[in-house]
Amino acid sequence: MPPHRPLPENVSFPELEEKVLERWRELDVYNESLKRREGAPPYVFYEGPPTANGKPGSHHVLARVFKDIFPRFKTMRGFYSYRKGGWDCHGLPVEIAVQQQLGIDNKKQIEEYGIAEFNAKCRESVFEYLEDWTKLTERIGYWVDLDDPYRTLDTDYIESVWWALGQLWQKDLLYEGFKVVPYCPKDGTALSSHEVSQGYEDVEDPSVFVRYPINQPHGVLREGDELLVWTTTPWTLVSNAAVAVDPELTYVRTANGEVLAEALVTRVIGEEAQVVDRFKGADMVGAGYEPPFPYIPASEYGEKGHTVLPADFVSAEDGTGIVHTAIAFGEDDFRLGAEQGLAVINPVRADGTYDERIGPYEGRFVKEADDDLIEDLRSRGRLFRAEKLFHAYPHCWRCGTPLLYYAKPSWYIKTSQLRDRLLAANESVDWHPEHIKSGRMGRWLENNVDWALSRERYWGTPLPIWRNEAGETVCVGSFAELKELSGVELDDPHRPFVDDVEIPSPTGGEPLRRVPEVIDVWFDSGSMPFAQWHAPFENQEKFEEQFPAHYICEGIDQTRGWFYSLLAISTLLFDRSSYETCLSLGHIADETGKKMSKSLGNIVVPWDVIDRHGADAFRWYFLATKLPWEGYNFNTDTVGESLRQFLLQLWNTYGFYVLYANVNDVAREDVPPANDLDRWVLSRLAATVETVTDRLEHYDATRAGQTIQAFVDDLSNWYVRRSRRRFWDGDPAAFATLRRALVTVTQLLAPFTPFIADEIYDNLDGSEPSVHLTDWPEPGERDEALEFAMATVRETVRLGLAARGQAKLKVRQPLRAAVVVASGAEREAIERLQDLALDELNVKALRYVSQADELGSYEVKPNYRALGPRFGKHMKLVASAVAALDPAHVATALRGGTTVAINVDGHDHELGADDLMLAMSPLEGYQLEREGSHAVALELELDDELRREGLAREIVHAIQNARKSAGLQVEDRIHLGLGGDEELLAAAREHEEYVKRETLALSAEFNGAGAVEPVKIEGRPLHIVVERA
RNA sequence: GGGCGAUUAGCUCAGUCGGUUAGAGCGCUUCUCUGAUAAGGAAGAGGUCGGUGGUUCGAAUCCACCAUCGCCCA
Repeated sequence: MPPHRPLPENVSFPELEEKVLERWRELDVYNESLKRREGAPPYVFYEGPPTANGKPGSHHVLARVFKDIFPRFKTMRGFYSYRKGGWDCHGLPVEIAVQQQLGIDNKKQIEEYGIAEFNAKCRESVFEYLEDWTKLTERIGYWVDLDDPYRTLDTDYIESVWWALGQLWQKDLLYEGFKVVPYCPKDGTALSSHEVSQGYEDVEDPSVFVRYPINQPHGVLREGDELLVWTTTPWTLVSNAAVAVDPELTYVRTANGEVLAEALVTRVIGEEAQVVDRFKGADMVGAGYEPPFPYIPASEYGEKGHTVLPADFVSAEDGTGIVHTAIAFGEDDFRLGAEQGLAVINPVRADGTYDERIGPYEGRFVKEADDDLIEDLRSRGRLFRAEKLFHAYPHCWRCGTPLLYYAKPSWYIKTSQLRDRLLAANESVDWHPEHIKSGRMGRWLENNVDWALSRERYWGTPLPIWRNEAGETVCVGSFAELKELSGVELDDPHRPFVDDVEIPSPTGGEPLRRVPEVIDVWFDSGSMPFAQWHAPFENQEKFEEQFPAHYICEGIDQTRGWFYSLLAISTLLFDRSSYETCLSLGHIADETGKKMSKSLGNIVVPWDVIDRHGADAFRWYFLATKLPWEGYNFNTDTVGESLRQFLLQLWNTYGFYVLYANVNDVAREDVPPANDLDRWVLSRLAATVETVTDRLEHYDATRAGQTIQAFVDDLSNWYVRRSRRRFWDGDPAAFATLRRALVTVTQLLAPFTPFIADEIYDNLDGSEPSVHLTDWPEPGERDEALEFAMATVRETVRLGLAARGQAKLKVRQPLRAAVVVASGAEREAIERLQDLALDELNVKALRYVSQADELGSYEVKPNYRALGPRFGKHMKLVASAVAALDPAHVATALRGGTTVAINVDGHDHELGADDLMLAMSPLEGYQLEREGSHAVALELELDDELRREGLAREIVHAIQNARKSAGLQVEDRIHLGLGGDEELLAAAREHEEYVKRETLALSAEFNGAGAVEPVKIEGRPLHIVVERA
């Protein structure tokens, strides 16, 4: 039996991967890898839960691949890394999917359908594509426990979330306030921002400028002044509460007493405006005015009702620089009201009509009252000007009704109170890329506003707050507490069942009923560090052991999603971040940079890539071709490219080993390196292990991968290429060295491309059942002198081949000598590895010259990096002084270890070896290739001996081609017959041993083989007959 | 409208946190090597490093503004 399984003729990675998967299943490798690390220090990863109500796409593959690699790496490094899967189950997207399925589109219809039935549909819908997810997850080799995942809809999970909310309640961090939301008066529901962005339409709206006469002078404002105020929503003027100005902005008074921002005078009033006074906005603050409509008196709003207030949102871009503020109808307005202590007064009913407080307008739909309100203003002399304005305004995406912005009661978490703690927690996170910390996340946290927690929806974790009209309120922190308070034990804490639970009033009043809201789904998923274990009700130790996470990874869009909710909840509860390192991924686009979308038809379906190129190719593309946070422009072919460039090259090197190891029946034994090439490749291997380990420790898969790729390239295109003969001859040291290199590469590669790595490992080593059960390799000894020597000699070869190319002389034609310009360490290096250079360049000898003038001349250049900081402004003078030096003199001086003097600006300076750089300059009349101070020239004269040797090599080349077309195996021996041109035959006779050895010929006849079609060598015919011996 | 990020060869991407000839792979042209390889090697064409200013002895790199694209938020 051969030592290794022979490789298939044409490898199919997708098929191979399926076989490896089969083996993993049989051996239960993932669980085995955990079992072997029991008791080891934990490495904690948190899975950001996807929602399984749609098919997974390529962006999910991207995230899952990056989630996978580091826990695999850390497991091999000796850590215990349990990865619990998770599913996000609640939320509006699920509800909308079900609504579409049921053909209904508003809340009223949901309630008619029945909340219990509706939520039951949601529960089904949320796992509709679970099987697709599970299949893809397994197929791409993402190791995560999907047998026992956390699910945000589970009773235990919800109880942990309730616990967290109870904690917040006890810390007084949970409160009910108002929130201004886009609201559809027809459907009677608030819309999410996602829905709003779907419904922008260009419409014509009124644009009115209104006079607000000052009636309580203050600061610079006096009786007779009129503030000019602009609005596009006249219907909100009836509940004007105050006006806002920018305290820093300059305002003016015109001759007519009109007051507005200086920058807008011309646009609002015109060229004829006469400015009589200038002042800052701050000087206007505190003055009182007469509101445009009399229905709601200033006192209702509080002390500052109908006065001028300072604000930071006032713009001098449009309007008048004085902003009408109606607390209930705008985000900025509402915030200003909260800051200044103004009461929220909303005289508009839920159906969009005015209530009784607006006298004559009661019952009118607000938007339709605009024209009458404008006329009303005009008739009282309060209108300055009315125009029409085209702009984009949001409409309800379902019914087309213009949306109103309304202040509605809503539950909040006081995150803004802990802003400093959030920033401190953020500071402790190791972000990748770095700029997220102070950029996207940092800026977001600095502007933190309270977390709007509640949603007026159905499918979600119910907000566990019970209260009655008397204001008695409890926040229930566990099911046991609920039972204790209400006597009810819930099977399912979802709506509507939880809505039926009543808690008797502690004072004998009305029973407490639950508030109707459910909570934001981000609070669900952000609670997973404890809720996934049902902590603190059980598994408290498990939670503590698995908190915080060492590593999390998601798309960059999660900055304000999961990254934030995890950070916020753990800061609120534990005053620390729940993750140490966070890798944020960019988005994927097609190869032209366009977003992938169904309508463009440019979506890359994961299964297409996997079926065509395999999961490892997909993984390698994502992990190792570029830095992940800027996103990927790709299509299926792009993935194929990375396959060819790396995996196929590795596979062929491995195939080469197996082929000759089997031919020579090579034992799997360790043999010490036998020559410099062996020692070199092992040193390069050690360097590779060092770098890859370091990069992976720093969550830099890209450079780790590229380092492996560079090594495999060296291995294939230098080590193997230069060692071929030793493999043909069965040299045990060569096999042992290559095998060690390949096996170590499979270990380095295991976290990247787990399938191919395991396949190769299994066939070459197999001392463990899987490469994923091995310990991460130790670097081993480096020989940096040898690495330098090899780099130098490869440079010599490159230069020599370039010179051959210039001379149009084939490598097959031997030459007498190459002349190498090199000195010191370079020369020693080349001498040490001279045989490699002779063979690669096909020359009989290397001749060294160390003096530049023998082959070329030197040029001296300043080392700017060293001299720049020293000379600063004088750098230009230094450069010309250096240029004026005699290069030969400098070369001698620097070789001798002495310095060179220059004079700059009348001062003498000494320059040493680090300050100057010597380079070869081209010299006419020589076939010479140069790089820095290193150059190679060729002796081009040929004699008959060399020419015949060249012919012999041509003949060998022709015979090899004949072997191949005769379908012989590489190890087959032959009987060779040659005929044809006499000069060719003479060359073959002269080099008979060489020809026989190279072509594995046991016998050779050079007396004619005329029956076959001749090949031409330099125009001469050669007949070749090969017969298997 | 605000915040964050990106823009480098025909394409996909590097560029060591300011150093003087800006690199790699793919693709293209010419040549070459082969007992593993859809391989490998050499040469060539292809760049005003998105634009404009600025800082500096020196800018792809730092700053400002602008343009385009992406993401997040309004």
